[in-house]
Amino acid sequence: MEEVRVRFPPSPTGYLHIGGARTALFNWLFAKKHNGKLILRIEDTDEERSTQASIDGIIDGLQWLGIDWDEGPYFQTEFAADHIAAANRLLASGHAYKCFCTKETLEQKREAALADKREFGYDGTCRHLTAKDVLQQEQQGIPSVIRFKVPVRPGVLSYDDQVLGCIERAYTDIEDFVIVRSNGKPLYLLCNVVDDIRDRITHVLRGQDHMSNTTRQVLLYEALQAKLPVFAHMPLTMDLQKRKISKRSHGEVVAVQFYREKGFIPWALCNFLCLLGWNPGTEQEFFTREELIEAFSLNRISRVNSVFNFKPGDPKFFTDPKLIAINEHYLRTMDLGELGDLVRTELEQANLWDPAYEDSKRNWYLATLNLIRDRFHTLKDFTAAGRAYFSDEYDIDPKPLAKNVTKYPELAIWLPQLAERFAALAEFNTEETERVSRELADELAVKPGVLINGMRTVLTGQLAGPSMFEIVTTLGRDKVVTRLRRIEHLLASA
RNA sequence: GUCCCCAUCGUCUAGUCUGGUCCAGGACACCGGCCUUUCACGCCGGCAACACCGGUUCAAAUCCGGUUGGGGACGCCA
Repeated sequence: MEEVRVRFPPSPTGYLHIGGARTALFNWLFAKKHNGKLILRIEDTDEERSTQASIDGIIDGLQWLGIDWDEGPYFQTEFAADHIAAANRLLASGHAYKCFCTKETLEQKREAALADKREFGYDGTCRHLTAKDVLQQEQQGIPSVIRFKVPVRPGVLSYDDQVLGCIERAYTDIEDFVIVRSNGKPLYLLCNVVDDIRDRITHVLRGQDHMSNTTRQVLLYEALQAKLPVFAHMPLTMDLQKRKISKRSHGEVVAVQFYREKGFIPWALCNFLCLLGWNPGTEQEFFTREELIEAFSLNRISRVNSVFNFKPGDPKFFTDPKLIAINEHYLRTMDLGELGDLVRTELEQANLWDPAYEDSKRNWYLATLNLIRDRFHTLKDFTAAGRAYFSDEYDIDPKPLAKNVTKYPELAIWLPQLAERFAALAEFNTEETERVSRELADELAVKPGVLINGMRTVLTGQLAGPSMFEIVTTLGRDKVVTRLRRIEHLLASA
Protein backbone atom coordinates (compact mmCIF):
# COMPACT_ATOMS: atom_id res chain seq x y z
CA MET A 1 0.00 0.00 0.00
CA GLU A 2 1.06 3.53 -0.73
CA GLU A 3 2.72 5.33 2.16
CA VAL A 4 0.55 7.96 3.84
CA ARG A 5 2.18 11.37 3.62
CA VAL A 6 0.56 14.45 5.11
CA ARG A 7 1.82 17.94 5.73
CA PHE A 8 1.37 20.93 7.96
CA PRO A 9 2.11 24.07 5.98
CA PRO A 10 1.86 27.16 8.19
CA SER A 11 2.56 30.59 6.82
CA PRO A 12 4.94 32.33 9.23
CA THR A 13 2.94 35.50 9.62
CA GLY A 14 2.16 35.19 13.30
CA TYR A 15 2.32 32.86 16.24
CA LEU A 16 0.89 29.35 16.24
CA HIS A 17 -2.75 29.61 17.20
CA ILE A 18 -5.02 26.90 18.46
CA GLY A 19 -6.75 26.45 15.11
CA GLY A 20 -3.43 25.83 13.41
CA ALA A 21 -2.30 23.62 16.25
CA ARG A 22 -5.44 21.52 15.86
CA THR A 23 -4.82 21.15 12.13
CA ALA A 24 -1.26 20.08 12.87
CA LEU A 25 -2.49 17.67 15.53
CA PHE A 26 -5.03 16.02 13.22
CA ASN A 27 -2.41 15.59 10.53
CA TRP A 28 0.03 14.20 13.09
CA LEU A 29 -2.56 11.75 14.41
CA PHE A 30 -3.45 10.64 10.92
CA ALA A 31 0.18 10.10 10.00
CA LYS A 32 0.89 8.16 13.18
CA LYS A 33 -2.23 6.08 12.81
CA HIS A 34 -1.18 4.94 9.35
CA ASN A 35 2.54 4.71 10.00
CA GLY A 36 2.92 7.57 7.59
CA LYS A 37 5.00 10.72 7.50
CA LEU A 38 4.22 14.25 8.57
CA ILE A 39 6.02 16.96 6.64
CA LEU A 40 6.48 20.43 8.05
CA ARG A 41 6.62 23.00 5.32
CA ILE A 42 6.91 26.69 6.05
CA GLU A 43 5.02 28.59 3.38
CA ASP A 44 7.00 31.77 3.40
CA THR A 45 6.28 33.08 -0.08
CA ASP A 46 4.64 36.20 1.30
CA GLU A 47 7.88 38.08 1.77
CA GLU A 48 6.24 41.11 3.28
CA ARG A 49 4.56 39.34 6.14
CA SER A 50 6.83 36.38 6.89
CA THR A 51 9.09 36.76 9.88
CA GLN A 52 11.79 34.67 11.52
CA ALA A 53 10.11 35.22 14.87
CA SER A 54 6.97 33.54 13.54
CA ILE A 55 8.95 30.61 12.21
CA ASP A 56 10.62 30.15 15.58
CA GLY A 57 7.31 30.53 17.41
CA ILE A 58 5.55 27.95 15.28
CA ILE A 59 8.33 25.38 15.61
CA ASP A 60 8.59 26.06 19.31
CA GLY A 61 4.83 25.67 19.76
CA LEU A 62 4.71 22.37 17.87
CA GLN A 63 7.61 21.00 19.87
CA TRP A 64 6.03 22.04 23.13
CA LEU A 65 2.81 20.27 22.15
CA GLY A 66 4.78 17.16 21.29
CA ILE A 67 3.78 17.23 17.63
CA ASP A 68 6.86 15.98 15.86
CA TRP A 69 7.41 15.76 12.13
CA ASP A 70 9.30 13.34 9.96
CA GLU A 71 10.54 15.68 7.25
CA GLY A 72 11.37 19.34 7.16
CA PRO A 73 11.00 22.03 7.97
CA TYR A 74 11.12 22.77 4.28
CA PHE A 75 10.86 26.35 3.19
CA GLN A 76 8.66 27.08 0.24
CA THR A 77 10.90 29.87 -1.02
CA GLU A 78 13.69 27.32 -1.54
CA PHE A 79 11.62 25.69 -4.23
CA ALA A 80 10.90 28.80 -6.28
CA ALA A 81 12.46 27.19 -9.34
CA ASP A 82 9.94 24.34 -9.19
CA HIS A 83 7.06 26.76 -8.98
CA ILE A 84 8.25 28.84 -11.90
CA ALA A 85 8.91 25.76 -13.99
CA ALA A 86 5.37 24.58 -13.33
CA ALA A 87 3.96 27.95 -14.32
CA ASN A 88 5.92 27.87 -17.55
CA ARG A 89 4.72 24.38 -18.27
CA LEU A 90 1.13 25.52 -17.82
CA LEU A 91 1.78 28.44 -20.12
CA ALA A 92 3.34 26.19 -22.74
CA SER A 93 0.55 23.63 -22.57
CA GLY A 94 -2.11 26.28 -22.96
CA HIS A 95 -3.44 25.88 -19.42
CA ALA A 96 -2.46 29.41 -18.53
CA TYR A 97 -2.04 32.78 -20.16
CA LYS A 98 -0.45 36.13 -19.58
CA CYS A 99 -2.72 38.87 -18.35
CA PHE A 100 -1.79 42.52 -18.74
CA CYS A 101 -4.67 44.02 -16.80
CA THR A 102 -3.36 46.32 -14.10
CA LYS A 103 -4.21 46.01 -10.45
CA GLU A 104 -5.89 49.40 -10.62
CA THR A 105 -8.12 48.46 -13.54
CA LEU A 106 -9.17 45.25 -11.85
CA GLU A 107 -9.80 47.04 -8.61
CA GLN A 108 -12.04 49.55 -10.36
CA LYS A 109 -13.98 46.82 -12.10
CA ARG A 110 -14.37 44.95 -8.87
CA GLU A 111 -15.67 47.97 -7.03
CA ALA A 112 -18.08 48.84 -9.82
CA ALA A 113 -19.41 45.28 -9.85
CA LEU A 114 -19.72 45.31 -6.09
CA ALA A 115 -21.64 48.58 -6.19
CA ASP A 116 -24.00 47.14 -8.83
CA LYS A 117 -24.29 43.94 -6.82
CA ARG A 118 -22.96 41.98 -9.75
CA GLU A 119 -20.60 39.06 -9.84
CA PHE A 120 -17.06 40.42 -9.48
CA GLY A 121 -14.75 37.73 -10.74
CA TYR A 122 -12.14 38.33 -13.44
CA ASP A 123 -13.87 39.14 -16.71
CA GLY A 124 -11.41 37.32 -18.97
CA THR A 125 -10.15 40.38 -20.82
CA CYS A 126 -6.73 38.88 -21.62
CA ARG A 127 -7.86 35.31 -22.05
CA HIS A 128 -8.22 35.54 -25.78
CA LEU A 129 -5.23 37.68 -26.61
CA THR A 130 -3.40 36.44 -29.70
CA ALA A 131 0.27 35.55 -29.60
CA LYS A 132 0.88 38.72 -31.50
CA ASP A 133 -1.00 40.85 -28.99
CA VAL A 134 0.97 39.33 -26.17
CA LEU A 135 4.29 39.93 -27.91
CA GLN A 136 3.34 43.50 -28.61
CA GLN A 137 2.38 44.25 -25.04
CA GLU A 138 5.55 42.64 -23.77
CA GLN A 139 7.70 44.66 -26.16
CA GLN A 140 6.11 47.76 -24.75
CA GLY A 141 7.30 46.60 -21.37
CA ILE A 142 3.83 46.18 -19.92
CA PRO A 143 4.04 43.88 -16.90
CA SER A 144 1.87 40.80 -16.76
CA VAL A 145 0.67 38.15 -14.38
CA ILE A 146 0.00 34.56 -15.32
CA ARG A 147 -3.56 33.35 -15.00
CA PHE A 148 -4.84 29.82 -15.04
CA LYS A 149 -7.24 29.20 -17.90
CA VAL A 150 -10.25 27.51 -16.31
CA PRO A 151 -11.57 25.01 -18.86
CA VAL A 152 -14.87 25.80 -20.53
CA ARG A 153 -16.91 22.75 -19.73
CA PRO A 154 -20.51 22.01 -18.98
CA GLY A 155 -21.41 20.60 -15.60
CA VAL A 156 -19.53 20.62 -12.37
CA LEU A 157 -16.10 20.01 -11.00
CA SER A 158 -16.26 17.59 -8.11
CA TYR A 159 -14.04 15.87 -5.62
CA ASP A 160 -14.71 13.49 -2.82
CA ASP A 161 -14.07 15.02 0.57
CA GLN A 162 -13.39 12.57 3.40
CA VAL A 163 -15.29 14.69 5.88
CA LEU A 164 -17.93 16.44 3.79
CA GLY A 165 -18.61 13.93 1.05
CA CYS A 166 -18.93 14.90 -2.60
CA ILE A 167 -18.22 18.59 -3.20
CA GLU A 168 -19.35 20.12 -6.47
CA ARG A 169 -18.89 23.43 -8.17
CA ALA A 170 -19.88 24.58 -11.63
CA TYR A 171 -16.91 25.29 -13.90
CA THR A 172 -18.56 28.55 -14.87
CA ASP A 173 -18.38 29.69 -11.26
CA ILE A 174 -14.62 29.47 -11.19
CA GLU A 175 -12.79 32.51 -12.48
CA ASP A 176 -9.38 32.54 -14.13
CA PHE A 177 -7.15 32.93 -11.13
CA VAL A 178 -3.65 34.37 -10.93
CA ILE A 179 -0.84 31.89 -10.38
CA VAL A 180 2.19 34.14 -10.86
CA ARG A 181 2.54 37.77 -9.78
CA SER A 182 3.72 40.47 -12.15
CA ASN A 183 7.06 40.43 -10.33
CA GLY A 184 7.49 36.81 -11.38
CA LYS A 185 6.78 35.29 -7.96
CA PRO A 186 4.31 32.41 -7.98
CA LEU A 187 1.32 32.47 -5.65
CA TYR A 188 0.12 30.13 -2.93
CA LEU A 189 -2.44 28.28 -5.05
CA LEU A 190 0.28 27.08 -7.40
CA CYS A 191 3.19 26.71 -4.96
CA ASN A 192 1.11 24.67 -2.60
CA VAL A 193 0.13 22.20 -5.31
CA VAL A 194 3.61 21.95 -6.79
CA ASP A 195 5.05 21.30 -3.34
CA ASP A 196 2.41 18.75 -2.46
CA ILE A 197 3.12 16.91 -5.69
CA ARG A 198 6.88 16.99 -5.12
CA ASP A 199 6.48 15.94 -1.48
CA ARG A 200 4.18 13.10 -2.62
CA ILE A 201 1.41 14.21 -0.28
CA THR A 202 -1.37 11.65 -0.23
CA HIS A 203 -3.86 13.37 2.08
CA VAL A 204 -4.58 17.05 2.43
CA LEU A 205 -6.21 17.69 5.78
CA ARG A 206 -6.97 21.37 6.28
CA GLY A 207 -9.68 23.77 7.39
CA GLN A 208 -12.93 24.38 5.59
CA ASP A 209 -11.75 27.89 4.83
CA HIS A 210 -9.67 26.26 2.08
CA MET A 211 -12.59 24.73 0.24
CA SER A 212 -12.67 27.26 -2.55
CA ASN A 213 -8.91 26.87 -2.93
CA THR A 214 -9.37 23.16 -3.28
CA THR A 215 -11.69 23.39 -6.26
CA ARG A 216 -9.14 25.55 -8.06
CA GLN A 217 -6.27 23.35 -7.00
CA VAL A 218 -8.02 20.28 -8.37
CA LEU A 219 -7.82 22.02 -11.73
CA LEU A 220 -4.11 22.60 -11.21
CA TYR A 221 -3.48 18.94 -10.42
CA GLU A 222 -5.29 18.00 -13.57
CA ALA A 223 -3.39 20.46 -15.72
CA LEU A 224 -0.09 19.32 -14.23
CA GLN A 225 -1.15 15.72 -14.83
CA ALA A 226 -0.62 14.76 -11.24
CA LYS A 227 -2.58 12.38 -9.11
CA LEU A 228 -5.11 14.05 -6.84
CA PRO A 229 -4.52 13.63 -3.11
CA VAL A 230 -7.40 12.77 -0.82
CA PHE A 231 -8.94 15.92 0.60
CA ALA A 232 -10.48 16.30 4.04
CA HIS A 233 -11.77 19.68 5.17
CA MET A 234 -12.22 20.04 8.88
CA PRO A 235 -14.54 22.44 10.63
CA LEU A 236 -13.30 25.79 11.81
CA THR A 237 -12.86 26.99 15.36
CA MET A 238 -15.03 29.97 16.22
CA ASP A 239 -15.48 32.29 19.16
CA LEU A 240 -18.68 32.59 21.19
CA GLN A 241 -20.00 35.10 18.65
CA LYS A 242 -19.31 32.55 15.91
CA ARG A 243 -16.43 34.49 14.48
CA LYS A 244 -13.46 32.65 13.12
CA ILE A 245 -10.78 32.93 15.75
CA SER A 246 -7.76 34.94 14.83
CA LYS A 247 -4.78 36.53 16.42
CA ARG A 248 -5.93 39.95 15.37
CA SER A 249 -9.35 39.92 16.95
CA HIS A 250 -8.80 37.57 19.88
CA GLY A 251 -5.26 38.14 20.99
CA GLU A 252 -3.19 35.88 23.17
CA VAL A 253 -6.00 33.62 24.35
CA VAL A 254 -5.89 31.83 20.98
CA ALA A 255 -2.10 31.48 20.97
CA VAL A 256 -0.52 28.17 21.88
CA GLN A 257 2.18 30.10 23.68
CA PHE A 258 -0.43 31.55 26.03
CA TYR A 259 -1.25 28.09 27.38
CA ARG A 260 2.37 27.35 27.95
CA GLU A 261 2.71 30.56 29.93
CA LYS A 262 -0.45 29.84 31.91
CA GLY A 263 0.83 26.49 33.10
CA PHE A 264 -1.12 24.09 30.94
CA ILE A 265 0.10 20.58 30.35
CA PRO A 266 0.83 20.21 26.64
CA TRP A 267 -0.95 16.92 26.28
CA ALA A 268 -4.03 18.34 28.01
CA LEU A 269 -4.20 20.98 25.29
CA CYS A 270 -3.83 18.30 22.61
CA ASN A 271 -6.54 16.22 24.23
CA PHE A 272 -8.86 19.21 24.34
CA LEU A 273 -8.08 20.29 20.80
CA CYS A 274 -8.71 16.89 19.30
CA LEU A 275 -12.15 16.82 20.91
CA LEU A 276 -12.99 20.06 19.14
CA GLY A 277 -14.49 18.77 15.92
CA TRP A 278 -13.74 15.11 16.41
CA ASN A 279 -14.90 12.34 18.71
CA PRO A 280 -14.05 8.68 19.04
CA GLY A 281 -17.63 7.43 18.89
CA THR A 282 -17.36 6.17 22.43
CA GLU A 283 -17.70 8.07 25.65
CA GLN A 284 -13.98 8.17 26.24
CA GLU A 285 -12.69 11.70 26.74
CA PHE A 286 -9.20 11.24 28.07
CA PHE A 287 -6.58 9.54 25.99
CA THR A 288 -2.96 8.63 26.11
CA ARG A 289 -1.07 9.35 22.93
CA GLU A 290 -1.27 5.75 21.89
CA GLU A 291 -4.98 5.56 22.58
CA LEU A 292 -5.69 8.69 20.62
CA ILE A 293 -3.64 7.58 17.65
CA GLU A 294 -5.44 4.27 17.70
CA ALA A 295 -8.88 5.88 17.97
CA PHE A 296 -8.37 8.62 15.39
CA SER A 297 -10.04 8.49 12.02
CA LEU A 298 -11.04 11.04 9.41
CA ASN A 299 -14.61 9.85 9.16
CA ARG A 300 -15.32 10.86 12.73
CA ILE A 301 -14.40 14.46 12.10
CA SER A 302 -17.44 16.68 12.53
CA ARG A 303 -18.86 18.78 9.72
CA VAL A 304 -19.91 21.52 12.10
CA ASN A 305 -17.80 24.45 13.19
CA SER A 306 -17.09 24.39 16.88
CA VAL A 307 -16.97 27.19 19.38
CA PHE A 308 -13.95 27.82 21.52
CA ASN A 309 -15.82 28.91 24.61
CA PHE A 310 -14.05 31.68 26.41
CA LYS A 311 -15.26 34.93 27.84
CA PRO A 312 -12.80 37.77 27.66
CA GLY A 313 -12.52 39.54 30.98
CA ASP A 314 -13.93 36.68 33.05
CA PRO A 315 -11.03 35.60 35.30
CA LYS A 316 -12.53 32.21 36.11
CA PHE A 317 -13.14 31.40 32.45
CA PHE A 318 -10.12 33.05 30.96
CA THR A 319 -10.20 30.18 28.49
CA ASP A 320 -12.57 27.34 27.59
CA PRO A 321 -13.71 25.73 30.89
CA LYS A 322 -13.48 22.31 29.35
CA LEU A 323 -9.83 22.88 28.61
CA ILE A 324 -9.32 23.88 32.23
CA ALA A 325 -11.17 20.74 33.37
CA ILE A 326 -9.05 18.52 31.16
CA ASN A 327 -5.90 20.17 32.44
CA GLU A 328 -7.05 19.57 36.02
CA HIS A 329 -7.71 15.95 35.22
CA TYR A 330 -4.17 15.41 33.99
CA LEU A 331 -2.76 17.41 36.86
CA ARG A 332 -4.49 15.03 39.27
CA THR A 333 -3.90 11.74 37.54
CA MET A 334 -0.68 11.95 35.60
CA ASP A 335 2.45 10.07 36.54
CA LEU A 336 4.07 11.79 39.52
CA GLY A 337 7.53 11.66 38.05
CA GLU A 338 6.35 13.41 34.89
CA LEU A 339 4.49 15.98 36.95
CA GLY A 340 7.64 16.46 38.99
CA ASP A 341 9.53 17.41 35.82
CA LEU A 342 6.88 19.92 34.79
CA VAL A 343 6.70 21.48 38.24
CA ARG A 344 10.47 21.63 38.40
CA THR A 345 10.44 24.08 35.50
CA GLU A 346 7.92 26.20 37.36
CA LEU A 347 9.93 26.16 40.57
CA GLU A 348 13.10 27.03 38.73
CA GLN A 349 11.45 30.01 37.10
CA ALA A 350 10.24 31.15 40.51
CA ASN A 351 13.66 30.58 42.07
CA LEU A 352 12.22 27.97 44.40
CA TRP A 353 13.94 24.89 43.04
CA ASP A 354 16.08 22.90 45.41
CA PRO A 355 18.41 20.39 43.69
CA ALA A 356 17.82 18.04 46.62
CA TYR A 357 14.34 17.45 45.18
CA GLU A 358 16.13 15.29 42.64
CA ASP A 359 17.83 13.05 45.22
CA SER A 360 17.64 13.25 49.01
CA LYS A 361 14.31 15.08 49.03
CA ARG A 362 12.87 13.28 46.01
CA ASN A 363 10.29 11.37 48.01
CA TRP A 364 9.21 14.44 49.92
CA TYR A 365 8.97 16.41 46.68
CA LEU A 366 6.75 13.90 44.91
CA ALA A 367 4.60 13.24 47.97
CA THR A 368 4.05 16.95 48.39
CA LEU A 369 3.03 17.39 44.74
CA ASN A 370 0.66 14.47 45.14
CA LEU A 371 -0.85 16.05 48.24
CA ILE A 372 -1.46 19.50 46.81
CA ARG A 373 -2.27 18.78 43.18
CA ASP A 374 -5.86 17.77 43.90
CA ARG A 375 -7.08 21.34 44.19
CA PHE A 376 -4.93 22.96 41.52
CA HIS A 377 -5.90 24.07 38.05
CA THR A 378 -2.59 24.72 36.33
CA LEU A 379 1.12 24.24 36.88
CA LYS A 380 1.29 27.88 37.94
CA ASP A 381 -0.60 27.04 41.11
CA PHE A 382 2.38 25.14 42.47
CA THR A 383 4.33 28.36 42.80
CA ALA A 384 1.33 30.54 43.67
CA ALA A 385 -1.20 28.84 45.95
CA GLY A 386 1.41 26.16 46.67
CA ARG A 387 4.27 28.51 47.39
CA ALA A 388 4.29 27.91 51.15
CA TYR A 389 5.36 24.31 50.56
CA PHE A 390 8.53 25.40 48.82
CA SER A 391 9.40 28.68 50.48
CA ASP A 392 9.16 30.40 53.83
CA GLU A 393 8.29 33.61 52.08
CA TYR A 394 4.68 33.52 51.05
CA ASP A 395 1.74 35.88 51.26
CA ILE A 396 -1.34 35.29 53.36
CA ASP A 397 -4.47 35.62 51.26
CA PRO A 398 -6.53 38.46 52.84
CA LYS A 399 -9.76 36.51 52.61
CA PRO A 400 -8.83 33.61 54.88
CA LEU A 401 -6.80 35.98 57.02
CA ALA A 402 -9.97 37.87 57.86
CA LYS A 403 -12.19 34.81 58.06
CA ASN A 404 -9.92 32.47 59.97
CA VAL A 405 -7.38 34.55 61.82
CA THR A 406 -8.17 38.16 62.65
CA LYS A 407 -11.72 37.17 63.52
CA TYR A 408 -10.27 35.25 66.47
CA PRO A 409 -7.62 37.52 68.06
CA GLU A 410 -6.94 34.93 70.73
CA LEU A 411 -5.25 32.83 68.07
CA ALA A 412 -2.24 35.03 68.72
CA ILE A 413 -1.92 33.16 71.98
CA TRP A 414 -3.44 29.83 71.02
CA LEU A 415 -1.35 29.05 67.98
CA PRO A 416 1.97 29.63 69.76
CA GLN A 417 0.64 27.38 72.52
CA LEU A 418 -0.10 24.77 69.92
CA ALA A 419 3.39 25.24 68.54
CA GLU A 420 4.83 24.35 71.91
CA ARG A 421 2.77 21.18 72.12
CA PHE A 422 3.91 20.22 68.63
CA ALA A 423 7.49 20.90 69.66
CA ALA A 424 7.11 18.62 72.65
CA LEU A 425 5.60 15.73 70.71
CA ALA A 426 7.56 12.50 70.75
CA GLU A 427 6.20 11.50 67.36
CA PHE A 428 5.30 14.19 64.84
CA ASN A 429 2.69 12.46 62.70
CA THR A 430 -0.90 13.04 61.58
CA GLU A 431 -2.45 11.18 64.50
CA GLU A 432 -0.44 12.91 67.19
CA THR A 433 -0.71 16.40 65.75
CA GLU A 434 -4.45 15.99 65.37
CA ARG A 435 -4.74 14.62 68.89
CA VAL A 436 -2.95 17.53 70.56
CA SER A 437 -4.77 20.05 68.40
CA ARG A 438 -8.14 18.71 69.44
CA GLU A 439 -6.97 18.47 73.02
CA LEU A 440 -5.99 22.12 73.08
CA ALA A 441 -9.27 23.16 71.46
CA ASP A 442 -11.07 21.21 74.10
CA GLU A 443 -9.15 22.86 76.93
CA LEU A 444 -9.76 26.28 75.43
CA ALA A 445 -13.42 25.41 74.87
CA VAL A 446 -13.32 26.38 71.19
CA LYS A 447 -14.32 24.38 68.17
CA PRO A 448 -11.38 22.48 66.69
CA GLY A 449 -12.16 24.20 63.39
CA VAL A 450 -11.07 27.54 64.79
CA LEU A 451 -7.64 26.22 65.54
CA ILE A 452 -7.42 24.12 62.42
CA ASN A 453 -8.54 26.80 59.98
CA GLY A 454 -6.39 29.39 61.65
CA MET A 455 -3.48 27.02 61.38
CA ARG A 456 -4.13 26.37 57.68
CA THR A 457 -4.19 30.06 56.94
CA VAL A 458 -1.01 30.77 58.84
CA LEU A 459 0.88 27.75 57.54
CA THR A 460 -0.10 27.93 53.88
CA GLY A 461 -1.60 31.38 53.35
CA GLN A 462 -4.59 29.75 51.73
CA LEU A 463 -8.30 29.43 52.37
CA ALA A 464 -8.50 25.92 51.06
CA GLY A 465 -6.13 23.04 50.97
CA PRO A 466 -5.57 19.42 51.82
CA SER A 467 -6.37 17.85 55.15
CA MET A 468 -4.68 19.97 57.83
CA PHE A 469 -2.67 17.23 59.47
CA GLU A 470 -1.36 16.04 56.13
CA ILE A 471 -0.14 19.58 55.59
CA VAL A 472 1.48 19.70 59.01
CA THR A 473 3.42 16.49 58.55
CA THR A 474 4.39 17.44 55.00
CA LEU A 475 5.80 20.78 56.06
CA GLY A 476 7.61 19.16 58.94
CA ARG A 477 7.84 20.08 62.58
CA ASP A 478 10.41 22.86 62.29
CA LYS A 479 8.55 24.92 59.76
CA VAL A 480 5.21 24.36 61.47
CA VAL A 481 6.48 25.40 64.87
CA THR A 482 8.30 28.44 63.49
CA ARG A 483 5.34 29.60 61.45
CA LEU A 484 2.85 29.16 64.27
CA ARG A 485 5.07 31.06 66.67
CA ARG A 486 5.38 34.05 64.41
CA ILE A 487 1.64 34.65 64.19
CA GLU A 488 1.99 37.75 66.37
CA HIS A 489 4.17 39.44 63.78
CA LEU A 490 1.68 38.46 61.21
CA LEU A 491 -1.19 40.02 63.08
CA ALA A 492 0.82 43.10 63.88
CA SER A 493 1.59 43.67 60.22
CA ALA A 494 -1.92 42.82 59.05
C1' G B 1 -24.23 40.20 -4.42
C1' U B 2 -22.24 35.12 -6.21
C1' C B 3 -20.57 30.29 -4.97
C1' C B 4 -19.59 26.47 -1.26
C1' C B 5 -20.43 24.24 3.58
C1' C B 6 -23.30 23.56 7.96
C1' A B 7 -27.78 23.27 11.58
C1' U B 8 -29.10 18.27 18.63
C1' C B 9 -28.64 21.09 25.84
C1' G B 10 -25.03 27.63 27.45
C1' U B 11 -20.34 24.94 25.31
C1' C B 12 -17.95 20.20 23.27
C1' U B 13 -20.71 16.30 21.37
C1' A B 14 -23.42 10.79 20.75
C1' G B 15 -27.40 9.38 17.79
C1' U B 16 -28.45 10.90 11.07
C1' C B 17 -25.53 7.04 6.14
C1' U B 18 -28.46 1.55 7.71
C1' G B 19 -36.21 5.51 10.19
C1' G B 20 -38.73 2.19 15.42
C1' U B 21 -34.46 0.06 21.22
C1' C B 22 -34.24 8.37 21.69
C1' C B 23 -40.77 11.68 25.52
C1' A B 24 -32.75 12.07 22.83
C1' G B 25 -27.08 9.63 25.94
C1' G B 26 -22.19 11.53 27.82
C1' A B 27 -18.76 15.54 29.20
C1' C B 28 -17.81 20.66 30.76
C1' A B 29 -20.26 24.76 32.96
C1' C B 30 -24.27 26.02 36.20
C1' C B 31 -27.67 24.82 40.46
C1' G B 32 -28.75 21.67 44.81
C1' G B 33 -27.30 17.96 48.40
C1' C B 34 -23.67 14.85 50.93
C1' C B 35 -18.71 14.31 53.03
C1' U B 36 -15.67 17.46 56.12
C1' U B 37 -11.19 20.95 60.09
C1' U B 38 -11.34 24.35 55.16
C1' C B 39 -12.06 24.11 50.04
C1' A B 40 -10.94 25.21 44.68
C1' C B 41 -10.94 17.78 46.06
C1' G B 42 -14.44 13.64 46.08
C1' C B 43 -19.50 11.44 45.79
C1' C B 44 -24.83 11.88 44.60
C1' G B 45 -28.75 14.49 42.25
C1' G B 46 -30.98 18.44 39.15
C1' C B 47 -31.62 22.06 35.12
C1' A B 48 -30.99 22.02 29.94
C1' A B 49 -31.41 20.63 23.00
C1' C B 50 -33.50 17.71 17.89
C1' A B 51 -34.04 25.97 14.17
C1' C B 52 -38.92 26.41 11.46
C1' C B 53 -42.63 24.75 7.84
C1' G B 54 -44.29 21.07 4.65
C1' G B 55 -43.82 16.06 2.52
C1' U B 56 -42.78 10.53 2.54
C1' U B 57 -44.03 6.60 6.18
C1' C B 58 -47.72 2.53 10.48
C1' A B 59 -43.41 5.27 12.59
C1' A B 60 -38.78 10.91 11.41
C1' A B 61 -33.59 13.97 15.42
C1' U B 62 -32.79 10.40 11.45
C1' C B 63 -35.19 10.43 4.45
C1' C B 64 -36.97 14.51 0.75
C1' G B 65 -38.28 19.76 -0.35
C1' G B 66 -38.55 24.72 1.17
C1' U B 67 -37.68 28.71 4.74
C1' U B 68 -34.74 30.87 8.30
C1' G B 69 -30.19 31.14 10.69
C1' G B 70 -24.77 30.60 11.01
C1' G B 71 -20.05 30.10 8.76
C1' G B 72 -16.44 30.20 4.82
C1' A B 73 -14.57 31.91 0.15
C1' C B 74 -14.78 35.55 -3.61
C1' G B 75 -6.58 39.27 -3.37
C1' C B 76 -0.76 40.23 -8.00
C1' C B 77 -2.31 36.99 1.02
C1' A B 78 -1.42 32.12 2.77
